[in-house]
Amino acid sequence: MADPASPRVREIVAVARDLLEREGPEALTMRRIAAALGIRAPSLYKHVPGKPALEVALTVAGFEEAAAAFEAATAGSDDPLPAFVAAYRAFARAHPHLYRLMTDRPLPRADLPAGLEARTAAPLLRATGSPERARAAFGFVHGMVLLELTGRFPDDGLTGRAWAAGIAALRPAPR
Amino acid sequence: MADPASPRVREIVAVARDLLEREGPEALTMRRIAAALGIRAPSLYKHVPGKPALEVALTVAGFEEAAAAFEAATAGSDDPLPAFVAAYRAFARAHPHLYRLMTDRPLPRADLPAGLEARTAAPLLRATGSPERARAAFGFVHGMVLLELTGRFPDDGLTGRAWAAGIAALRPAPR
DNA sequence: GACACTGGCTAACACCGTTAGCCACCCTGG
DNA sequence: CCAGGGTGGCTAACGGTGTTAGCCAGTGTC
Repeated sequence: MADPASPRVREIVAVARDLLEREGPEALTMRRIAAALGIRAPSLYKHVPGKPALEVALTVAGFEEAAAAFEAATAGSDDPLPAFVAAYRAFARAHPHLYRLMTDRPLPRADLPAGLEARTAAPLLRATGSPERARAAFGFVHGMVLLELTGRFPDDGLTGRAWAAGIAALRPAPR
Repeated sequence: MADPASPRVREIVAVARDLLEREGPEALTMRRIAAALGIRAPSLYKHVPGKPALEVALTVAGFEEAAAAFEAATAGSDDPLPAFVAAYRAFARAHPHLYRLMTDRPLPRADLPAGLEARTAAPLLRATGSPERARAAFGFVHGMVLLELTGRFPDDGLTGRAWAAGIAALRPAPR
């Protein structure tokens, strides 16, 4: 990215995100992005090195928003796990395509702002009390969210109870 | 699919699976499949309606193998959850690209053999004792597997303990 | 022996990400 | 005031994708 903070670059990223969130990953096309800006696809390369870099930019934005949401949801709570899970689920449902872009592929750690990954993970670490329980809970919420997004669960009322059961099982032993 | 059991169709599906498992999803190309068979891509359409149908065939094969593995792993055990989880994780690690193809998208339920979905789910249902715990455990194993496949966890020794913690938390109350 | 079916083929289309090369505009330095 | 260079567009093109149309050789059947 020539200059990730340049106005035109931020404009491009904004359009890309809009396209992704509204129409899904198959709409996230260099030609579609360019068209939405009134230019042609090759001109994008004057601002952005390529599509992967654009996806990284969207991923970074997503993690920053998610981290903020998780922090806000768990701040000051003395039973933070349910609050964290609710915020996590809400984020994924509000931005399903972005969520999948963020998690589909290996994390582009080299291009992430320093500390962002740890900052995103911190609320869950605090909410579970131990790193291995945090990973187990991370697996649980990630898997549940994806199973919901891919329509894997029947639409009876049971899925809400499954969330509750997982939270209860993974909550740190009370006092 | 003209006739899913026709020898040529089964040959095509076998080649497709080989390509997917050995070289990943970007190698799963009509032209690559055809080349591996010594023909040209358009000729595939004499046997198969299109790429999506081929992916469905791979998905069905995957679920049949997974169901058999889960049944074998949990049969007759009186503590089946750890056995199920081990079999699930082993399947995903043995066939990562196939596993992702099977779970990335909505289940093509209309094209699944009758009862296959239920058969795949049954061992976990038995291992957890209740439908909502089964869904929670499904979320846990699915999420953990994907986080491992996408390299989300640091490569310290902690991930094994996270699996154990999740299993312990989700196991039905002992006798 | 005529006929149809089977399963190959080439050519082509619309789309994808990306590169090369061109050019109009504008800002700056002399 | 004008020259030079950078900025940010453009068209044309390449190799890749899934897919369709249309052709044709071989084979098996009545």
